[in-house]
Amino acid sequence: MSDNLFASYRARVVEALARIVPDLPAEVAARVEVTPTRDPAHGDMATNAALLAAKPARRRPAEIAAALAAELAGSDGVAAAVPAGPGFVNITLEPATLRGVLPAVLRAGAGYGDGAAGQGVMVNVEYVSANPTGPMHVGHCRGAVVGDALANLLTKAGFGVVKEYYVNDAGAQVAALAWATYWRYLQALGTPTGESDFVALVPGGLQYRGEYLVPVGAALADAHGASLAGPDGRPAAVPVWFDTVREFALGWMLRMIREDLLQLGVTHDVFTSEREILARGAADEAIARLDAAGLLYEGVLEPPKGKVMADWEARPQTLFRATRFGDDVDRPLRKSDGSNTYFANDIGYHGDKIARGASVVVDVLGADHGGYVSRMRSAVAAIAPFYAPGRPVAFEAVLCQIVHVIQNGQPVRMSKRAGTFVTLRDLLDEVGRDAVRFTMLTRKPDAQMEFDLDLAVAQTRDNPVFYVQYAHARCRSVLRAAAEMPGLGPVTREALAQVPLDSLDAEAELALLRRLAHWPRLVEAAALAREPHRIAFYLNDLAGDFHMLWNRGRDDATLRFLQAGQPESTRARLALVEGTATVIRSGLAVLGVEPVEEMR
RNA sequence: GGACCCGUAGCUCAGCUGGAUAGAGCGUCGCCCUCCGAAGGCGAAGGCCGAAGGUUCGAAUCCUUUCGGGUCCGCCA
Repeated sequence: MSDNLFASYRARVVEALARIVPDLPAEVAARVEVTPTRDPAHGDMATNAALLAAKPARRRPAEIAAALAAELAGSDGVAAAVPAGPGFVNITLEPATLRGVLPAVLRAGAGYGDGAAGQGVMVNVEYVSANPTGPMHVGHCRGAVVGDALANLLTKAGFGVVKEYYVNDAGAQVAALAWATYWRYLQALGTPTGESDFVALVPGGLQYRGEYLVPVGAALADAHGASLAGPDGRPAAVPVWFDTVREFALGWMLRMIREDLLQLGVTHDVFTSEREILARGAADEAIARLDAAGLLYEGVLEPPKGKVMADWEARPQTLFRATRFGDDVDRPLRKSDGSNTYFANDIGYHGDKIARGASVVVDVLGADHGGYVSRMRSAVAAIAPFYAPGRPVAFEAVLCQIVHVIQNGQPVRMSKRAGTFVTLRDLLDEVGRDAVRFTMLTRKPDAQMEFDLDLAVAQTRDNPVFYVQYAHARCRSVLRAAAEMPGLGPVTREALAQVPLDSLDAEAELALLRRLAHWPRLVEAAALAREPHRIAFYLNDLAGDFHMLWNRGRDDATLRFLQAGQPESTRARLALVEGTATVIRSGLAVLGVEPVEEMR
């Protein structure tokens, strides 16, 4: 958009290049970049255009760079354009051009940086999707935050986004939940039942013995009395109670999860139930279509090597030819008893997402699902033509690696079985939503991370949450003080957007303006790379620029924002402060973190 | 046996999809408060980007091989 200084100068570069190399292939022109320079000595932006054009034009890069520099030097708002290095052209902007971003920021407000890069393409982002069998723990938290921030980021970049939660309410896990809840129910009725009474009965063993089901059992007893139990409070026949207990427990777990998510500030547009998807026949339909396309066969899989499988025996299963779509083995769709595998159901579900309009299907998954990605990608490639004829559909996975929680320099031991795992609620109580969210987003998702509880609440420089919020609070502090100053006039965003800015010429001020100019470009790049953590790093840098400028004012009184008796330059600086605060708020909004007014 | 992710400063991590002299915080050392918030800032030291080949104008980034760490590989979801 026109707010994006780099995009508009890129357009000029491409135009100028076309005059120098008239028959430049379009695919080469498409690779032209205009990027911020790393070294201020290289000016404000640099382009690789001459390097790219050299080969097809059969001319030396330096020669094209010189010609390009000459073209650009006369361009509006450009102070200098010089060839450099192996064939770059470095562009130095007029200070007035940099100052021009400020009114753009102030007029657009939170919308500054909103882009059209997404072109309205429909993206379905599925995240969290924790089994509805217990409270959320820290393991779920990273995916929740990453997915939520990614969805916000994509929206900001102009994609059409659906945030989705897939409720796995159909499998054996949920049956186990029902049994465990029933056990707690009988205990609530006063029946002396130990674990041993249930371990043998429950499919997969008594998996969910955590305390969190005690109130569920009690509530069930309140709602249904003894009507679900047999004589003397002994277990009744399964059909008597099973459906009732399962629904009750599922509803309870889902409410609990949604409350946890709400505490974390995570919301979804759509909750999709696996059972409803199955009842609608989605999996069967997908299987039938794959079959009709000749992509299924009955076969026998090799046993996995390097893994001990004592009870392995070869048996024929219905297999999907995933290898035709790049997977390394074909994948089973049916268990030996003929029922669908989870994968088969998931194919049906992904078909449903595509049928609902998604052209990009993003699954935010835990690292333990890494082996699942290639098979799902092949499945989507196989079924997309059925659900979206003629429309390209991409499957993407964002894998979130494990989070180790650290306290007092020691790893916090977690065991789900022992019930000592750290719940999401514990974490939020300990460090707060903003710190959890920001900290989780200061690493790229596919790197393992250590979450240091002490650092997340520290009020120091090395805690990026604090550092960024402190910068915002300082901005607000200056603006509050300005509102009390006589003779300044209104200092609202709207008023400051009109203010003359010529007095902004200190190096630290220009550095801050450059940073603000990067924001739209950064949003676009982060969205296209599906990397919300880049927003967090940008904010850290922006806060750094602001803190530096602030401290310059400590050393040199003429650089302070508020100058008594000089309303004009003071207003210009307030515009810069307000612009900084605006972009910080905008970035924090993507991350789902609250800006703070003051930190006393 | 195979697939995917990660190896970058003593530590925790960035590096904008191939660009110029590889960056930040912590830690270490030295500076800056009669002054809009010092809960900050400035400076110094610290690196052959796990290793070896390759691709090209140019590689931490792409390819191959290899060594470490993690995750996974039919009837869990």
